[in-house]
Amino acid sequence: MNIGFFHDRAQGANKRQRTRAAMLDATVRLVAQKGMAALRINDITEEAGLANGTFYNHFSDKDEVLLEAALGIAAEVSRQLDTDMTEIDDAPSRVVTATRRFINIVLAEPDWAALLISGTEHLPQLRDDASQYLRADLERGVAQGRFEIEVSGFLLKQILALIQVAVSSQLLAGLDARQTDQTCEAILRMLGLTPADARRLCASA
Amino acid sequence: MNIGFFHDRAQGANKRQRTRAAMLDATVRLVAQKGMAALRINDITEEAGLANGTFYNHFSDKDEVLLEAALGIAAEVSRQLDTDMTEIDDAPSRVVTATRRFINIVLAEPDWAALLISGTEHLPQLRDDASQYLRADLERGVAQGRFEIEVSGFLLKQILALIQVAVSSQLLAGLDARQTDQTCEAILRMLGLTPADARRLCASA
Amino acid sequence: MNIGFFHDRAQGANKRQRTRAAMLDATVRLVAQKGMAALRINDITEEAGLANGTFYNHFSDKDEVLLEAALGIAAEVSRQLDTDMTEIDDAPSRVVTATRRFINIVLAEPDWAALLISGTEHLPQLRDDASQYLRADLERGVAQGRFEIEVSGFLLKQILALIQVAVSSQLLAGLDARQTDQTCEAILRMLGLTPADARRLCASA
Amino acid sequence: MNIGFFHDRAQGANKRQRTRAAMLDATVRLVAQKGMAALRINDITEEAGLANGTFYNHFSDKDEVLLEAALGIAAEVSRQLDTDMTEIDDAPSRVVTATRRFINIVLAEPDWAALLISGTEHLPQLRDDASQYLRADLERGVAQGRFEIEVSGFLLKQILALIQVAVSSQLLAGLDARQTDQTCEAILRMLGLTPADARRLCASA
DNA sequence: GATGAATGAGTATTCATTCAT
DNA sequence: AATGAATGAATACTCATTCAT
Repeated sequence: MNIGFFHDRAQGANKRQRTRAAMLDATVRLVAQKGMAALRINDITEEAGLANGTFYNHFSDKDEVLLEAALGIAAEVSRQLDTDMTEIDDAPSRVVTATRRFINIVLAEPDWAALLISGTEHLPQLRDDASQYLRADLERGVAQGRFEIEVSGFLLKQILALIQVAVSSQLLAGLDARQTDQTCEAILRMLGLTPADARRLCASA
Repeated sequence: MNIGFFHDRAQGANKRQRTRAAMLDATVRLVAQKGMAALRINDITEEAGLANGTFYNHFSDKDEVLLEAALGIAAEVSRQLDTDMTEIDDAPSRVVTATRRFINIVLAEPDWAALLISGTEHLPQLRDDASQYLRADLERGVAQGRFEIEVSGFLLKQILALIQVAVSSQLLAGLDARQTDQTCEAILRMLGLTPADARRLCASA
Repeated sequence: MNIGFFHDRAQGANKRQRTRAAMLDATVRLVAQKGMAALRINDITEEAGLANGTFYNHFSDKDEVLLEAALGIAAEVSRQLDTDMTEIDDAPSRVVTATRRFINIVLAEPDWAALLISGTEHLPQLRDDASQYLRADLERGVAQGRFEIEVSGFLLKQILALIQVAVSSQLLAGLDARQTDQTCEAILRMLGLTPADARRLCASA
Repeated sequence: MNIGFFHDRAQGANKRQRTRAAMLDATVRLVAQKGMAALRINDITEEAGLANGTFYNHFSDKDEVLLEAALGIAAEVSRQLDTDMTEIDDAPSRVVTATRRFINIVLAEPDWAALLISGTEHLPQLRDDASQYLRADLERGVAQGRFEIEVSGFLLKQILALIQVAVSSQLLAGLDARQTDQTCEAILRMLGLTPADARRLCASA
């Protein structure tokens, strides 16, 4: 049970890094299965095929391993999200593209989706990271005269909540492109676009 | 430390009911303070001024007391919410009124807000109850030709998520009527109203 | 394995006090057997015939139970030591009587001797208590013109060290009245009495 | 952090000896700082600037390194103590000189003092070594008709206890020549000298 | 020899639950 | 019904020791 994102990333690294990666991957799997609250240190090491004491050679406590796992996954999602975004200029298109991509990226790795869903409440850092990009696109849309809104932290929370609904819903019930479309439309409507414009911009490939 | 919603409701009832009420109120206060995960049985009885063993004379475990507390609060919120709703016919007005009222009712008792926020993840029943009323109003709006949507469970989740954002945001940062207005507007926009119509219907008294 | 000083003292008290006493007695026995460093919580409860968790219903940690056990024993020793001391006026006789009695009292209960020996390093309070009485007798002897010394904390430490040597030596090798006599003589010599006077005052009954 | 008695002694020796010396010095420093009970293997190697596994290339366990460190220090103290002792014939003078020197030697290196103080309880060997020299001087004093005592193991323990009081007191409160004087006087009084003779022989330079 | 990561037995501590009073 | 002491399984964490590199 050693495969996983951190394992892949630690290929060729020294033993310490590979052991660490095994525990990070185990953490991701376990949080996805049972949630953060039910995460136990012994489960992590067992899932990673290690002795319990090994955990403390690498992390000082549960929070530390959780934070590192979540930030690692978030960074990877962020990396995949950024691809070719510079080519898109139109703010509504940027928002739709980012939203759809984010949803698809995390649902392609359900463990990531589950981890990030669990993490948003406890790890404000995750939310903050995501907010940076989104805020820029919202301001771009205002500047382009496309969004009829005032950019605020509260608005960001609203949009992120809608995205979270899309992810958690599909995580439970399976992939459903219509829900992703509907999420994009809802966001654009919230931002002031007409239902017709929103529909047009969100129509799946 | 015996006052609280359940205590009031048990005025004049027999001793068993009053003891039970004390623990329910204690549960509400403690969940509001520290969250569900940190809730301990001994804390409940101590907060209620009772001996720890008394808990098991009334509840079989933590989930039971939590469920009963949350449903009790939810029923009361629902009761307050219903007042005079029959006089409102216009679907968008119904949605706005219900949303605004709900937010104000729970924020008037921050412990209720905190409990319901904590509870939505773990107690699907809460969500389902709220959905009933909302679904009816959405269908009414479709029938009236005011909403440009398809009513679905997913749409209900989206709207409830926006309401939850409003509640949790104001629970942390203090009451802010503009956030409530903005939430109502966002919901109406999502439902297909124009920004102008949404604005008009949501302007605070 | 419930008999012991604290058990006797808790006769007729409520269950809580009796359980507490059982753990205090267990602590005394275990420290006497293996020393303070080797004391484990589980050993205490096992020796007391209780479940491990019970410890924490009564004490917050090892230090607390140790302190309470040591102070309880010390208070009892002190109580036994005081008997009829008011009848003795002559300072050298007081010192000799107190020294001899102390040694005999604690050696009559070897566990007490062992506990107090172990405790002196870690529990300065024990040493301080003993010092009070001794200091008074030394000052009396100076006032009576019998001791050729200056009373100081350092002098008290010297005398207590000699007493400790007597106790620990007899604890290991068995009772030996000559060592007690020799200790009394050494103390009187240290205080300025001639060897002849010291010998005379210390001759065992 | 490599300097220390064993480091100096291993100058010019092979690497194995120097590595060993680094751990012995680290042990001395750590015991002085925190006591024997709190000594951890990893702390020793870290303090010595080595990898933890290295410890077991040189010592089989904690007791071994402690014993070697203590005996090494004790041998050095003994060496310094012996200088010019052959020139002193008078037994009381020998005892006073040895006592004063011992106290000054160990307090000149507070780590040594702390180590030896910690060690006396657990390492009977240390006590035995010291006893050899002292016993000879006591017997000399008896033969010279200067001491009014019977030489015994118990008497040796008494004298060593007084020396230990002097060392630990000054270790805590700082050097105080009067305490050393007082210790010498107390020992001579114990050995049967008159207070006046004791005073005369112990007056500090 | 030195390294340092891994090991796992040992120990402390918490807390839901039981039950005699 | 209420009490509150006792229970013991669950869990976290430490650290001496081993061993492959």
